Amino acid sequence: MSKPASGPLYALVDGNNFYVSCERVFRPSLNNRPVVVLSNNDGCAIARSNEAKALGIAMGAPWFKIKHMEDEAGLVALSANFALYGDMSDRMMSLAAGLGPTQEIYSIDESFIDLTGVRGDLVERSHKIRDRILQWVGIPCCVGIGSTKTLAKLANHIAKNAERKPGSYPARLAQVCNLAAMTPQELKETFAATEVGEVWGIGRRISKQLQDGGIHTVQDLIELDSATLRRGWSVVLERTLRELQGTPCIDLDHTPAAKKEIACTRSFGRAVTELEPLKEAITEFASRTAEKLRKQHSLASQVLVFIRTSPFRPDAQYSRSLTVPLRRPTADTALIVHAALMGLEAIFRSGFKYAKAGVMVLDLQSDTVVQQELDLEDDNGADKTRLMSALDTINQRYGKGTMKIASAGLAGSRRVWSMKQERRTPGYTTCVDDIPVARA
DNA sequence: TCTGGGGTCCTAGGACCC
DNA sequence: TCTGGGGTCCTAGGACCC
Repeated sequence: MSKPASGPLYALVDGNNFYVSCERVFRPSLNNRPVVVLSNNDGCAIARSNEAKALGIAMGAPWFKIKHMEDEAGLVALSANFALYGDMSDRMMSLAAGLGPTQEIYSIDESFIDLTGVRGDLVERSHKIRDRILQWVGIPCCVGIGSTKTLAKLANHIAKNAERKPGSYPARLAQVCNLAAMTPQELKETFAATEVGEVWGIGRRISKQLQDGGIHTVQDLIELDSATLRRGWSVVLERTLRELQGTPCIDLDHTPAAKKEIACTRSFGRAVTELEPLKEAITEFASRTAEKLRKQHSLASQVLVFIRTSPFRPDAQYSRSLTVPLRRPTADTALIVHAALMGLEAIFRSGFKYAKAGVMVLDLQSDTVVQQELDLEDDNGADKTRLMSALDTINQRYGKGTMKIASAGLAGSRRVWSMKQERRTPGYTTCVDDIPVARA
């Protein structure tokens, strides 16, 4: 029964319809109803309940195109509450970690667990962890197991579909699917029942190209040789194929590396035409990137700023970015804001309806590599660092934006560019005022 | 009226160098 | 008439992920 695992083995634990499931924990009345969570600006659907999927709502569907289902089908839409989801994620991850010795948190709702050498019945063990997460946190999960990360991802997809669409796969694969325990024949049948586009790393574009070439299922793909894929596509797809064939090419990464670039970009609540409000927005975005930069203890050498019109509108289009080099690597809000504003002035053209803007910091390095300060007229580096950490402390304690750079605009003045969020739920676990109260 | 945000990696092509 | 080859670096753009 419990035959010892030979070779590497990975599990992927993934929350079902994660953002929707988080909302349902605090509003059980949303159970069994079509629910979507909307992106920033209430732009499009970024999470869908099974019932919403059954209505044919696609991932990323624009809200204004599906809004009619509110009345027609009882669809409920909520603005994203990322602080809540982050907190629920932490709770789920700490329980998922119990599945094996090491964990890689891959995204807000997914983590890989290294099961190599773990003894016992892995399917039974996975069901236990799954049940515990459901009971203690309230989030339903599925677990996929395979000898590579790509196979574990695929197994997870199968576990989800076996549960959601009865008949798509054998019912025993629902919730937990272990590809590594299948016979070659079972494996072949399972792969033949799975579309090639479901594979991790094969998106819409490559999926279409493969289908046009007669490759429809995972089984079709697996039978190809890697040289063909490398010639026709790239080394990335070749690696995916080798992973599907059971050769691990992607290792578990349990110590996430520092980010190589950090961005803050937003679509506006409505079109912006003037330079002044753009300056406010860019000041705010640049301040946020500087903050994130300090949080991961990095310094940036370049600042990229961009502005663009909406590609969805018939208006005149304009899209430009500019990379501004910094005199030396820094995480100083004032310097990064200054560089971003210089960039903005250079690329701004009047006469356009701007829909989106953003700031990125690039070419990052660790702040432990101390830069020797040679300029005599600017020798207050240590004071600046203390000023920045004071700024971060104040904003952390009293709330985002309590203290900021003057060009960000006063909080009281109406900011024409700020985003829409009309359907936001309370911060049940992240804001004291919103903690649910139990009544007898 | 209304179409997200934040990342990573790879490739192709041009500039430049010897 | 004939007009190299190879390496590196940079950038823009594409594709993917959640």
